Formats: sequence, C-alpha cells, structure tokens
Amino acid sequence: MSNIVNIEYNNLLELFKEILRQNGLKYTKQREILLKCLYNNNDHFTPENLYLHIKSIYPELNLGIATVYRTLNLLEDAGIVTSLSFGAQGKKYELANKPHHDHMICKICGGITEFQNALIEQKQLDIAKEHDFTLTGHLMQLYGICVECSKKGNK
Amino acid sequence: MSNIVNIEYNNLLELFKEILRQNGLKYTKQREILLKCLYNNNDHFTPENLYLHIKSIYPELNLGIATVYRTLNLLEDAGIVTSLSFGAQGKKYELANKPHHDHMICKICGGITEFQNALIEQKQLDIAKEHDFTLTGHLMQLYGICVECSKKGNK
DNA sequence: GTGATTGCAAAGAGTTTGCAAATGC
DNA sequence: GCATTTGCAAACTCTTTGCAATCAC
Repeated sequence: MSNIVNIEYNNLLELFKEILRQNGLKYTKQREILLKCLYNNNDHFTPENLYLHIKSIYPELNLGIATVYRTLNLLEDAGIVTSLSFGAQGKKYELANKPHHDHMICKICGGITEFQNALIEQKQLDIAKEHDFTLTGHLMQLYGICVECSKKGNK
Repeated sequence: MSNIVNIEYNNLLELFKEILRQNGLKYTKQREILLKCLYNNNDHFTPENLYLHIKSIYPELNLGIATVYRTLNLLEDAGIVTSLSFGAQGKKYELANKPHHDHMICKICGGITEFQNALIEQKQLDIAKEHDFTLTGHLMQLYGICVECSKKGNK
C-alpha cells in the first residue's frame, strides 16, 4: 500500500467534496463509500454490481439501489466517472481520471479488456489536422469475442 | 435514380433471402419492408423510429413493434445491420454493408464529418490479435470543433 | 431548523416472450 | 399440412421518481 495511492485518493475525495459544496449538496456516508469502492476496485461496474458489492462489505449502511443510480449520475455529471453503454443491458461505470485507454468489449460475456496504442492516438491527431478539426476527445471501442468465450465453443 | 442503387439493393435482398433459406426461415412481407426501409433511409433508426415510420407508410401491414425487435435482432445476427448502444435508452440500427467509415463530431454545431483510415483499421486488427480477441466490429468517434465553428469564433 | 438525501415501492422506458391465429413453403 | 411468424398483451430488465423519514450543514 503506497502513499502515492492514498494521496491520489485524497485528491479525488477533495475534488468531489468541492463539487458538492459548490452545488449546495451534502457529503453523505453513501456517497463517500461509493466513491471509495470505485477507487479501490479498478474495474468496470454495473450499478447493480456496485450495489451488491457495497451491500456485502457495508451491510450496516442499508444502501438502496436508487441511491447508487443517483450517485453514479451525479458523479458522471461531475466528470468523476465515465460510462460505457450496452444497449438495454445498461451501462458500466469507471473512474474518469485513469490514464487514457480504449476498450475491447466481448459481445458474449460483456467483459471489457482495456488497451492503449500510441500510434492510433497519433493518427487521430493527424486526421483531425488534415480536416482542420480541433480535437478535444475521442471514443474508440472494439467489439468481438474474448479469448475465454472463444475457448468455450462456437455456438 | 440509378440502376446501381437498385442492383445493390437486389444483392442485399438476395443475401437476406439466402440466409433465411439456409436457416429454414421464411421471407415475409414484414421482413421485406423492414429491410427496404432501412435501405431507403440512409439513417440511424431506433426500433421505435422504424416501427412508426413503417406504420405511417404501410398502414395496411398492421405491423407490431415486437416484429420490429425480432427482425432487427435477426438482421443483426445475420450481419446485415449493426447497432450502436445508448445505455438504457436503447440502440440505434443501420445497414452494415455501407462503406466503412468513422465519424468526427463537432461539439458546437453537431455536424458530422466522415473519415476513413486504413492504418488505424490495421492497427485495430493487430491489437485484437495480440489479445486473442475475435474482432467483429468497432466504433470510433472523434469529438471536437469543426473548421466552420472554429472560424466563427472562440466561445 | 431547513433543505438535501435516503430507502422503499411504484412507475417508466425499452425489450422480450407466451400464445392463438395467420402465413409461407 | 406443418412449422414459422405474427400481433397482442403480459412479463421482464434497467432506471427514475414520489414520498415520508432521516440526516448534513
């Protein structure tokens, strides 16, 4: 457990508290724990995943699923988390301040693999420049079938 | 109205019929009209959009929304249409056989510029291979400010 | 103390499914 | 003729909302 990690978490927490303060909102146990769980589990959560995870670790909190949805929407508006869409199967959330990466999404199990590629990033800049387009962000997702699902057989 | 367009449509229709035949499925009025509407409207449809659109043009068909969902799933499995996800807000569908392209989306005017880049496409294949991921599709969108909006001033 | 937040349950939105009647092959 | 498909309505999944009690400031 490094100090660096804790310093990063404290920065994130301060940012969150500051945003709450500026909007006349309150810092509650539920919001605190939700952010902490997102931070400690470097993963992509569905709202239900997160709800069950927190219920199992903090049963005394008596958390409601509606609070998870409300807090995730709040965090997304604040730019602290980002979401990935899965049609009617909902969304998955992750912290927004992670180093930049893109996603490979398995159509069968819904699993997400992260990747990073400097060449593609560079090429995006080139393309934007060619079109005199001022680039501010991008979204790239690859869809297919992950190793595990491929092994399980071709149905 | 060029013949080329009609030939392309007929090819698509034959492909669809062939897939139906090979799977012991039937070629119905509903399936025919749904494919035709997707083809004639070079656009991204939600299932409901498509349902309302067809109801207004072919009221005598007495189409049910369930048939739209069932047919879109069928067409997606067959690789004839592809979908984009919008969380619990559902999906949008478009024909899969359009020439491949990605999108640059202006945050100010909402304008879309299409582009294509073989190097990025190749790199995506490489990345998938590195992870033993069976690639079936991808989504890439660049966000920023287009030339026109840049010229109009920096707000 | 006052207004924001919570858990709960009910309501909404989007999609799928069971079923009897209709249809394609 | 028989299996597939259809429209309808009900069921299902994911998310949001109304409300009274609770809590942060």
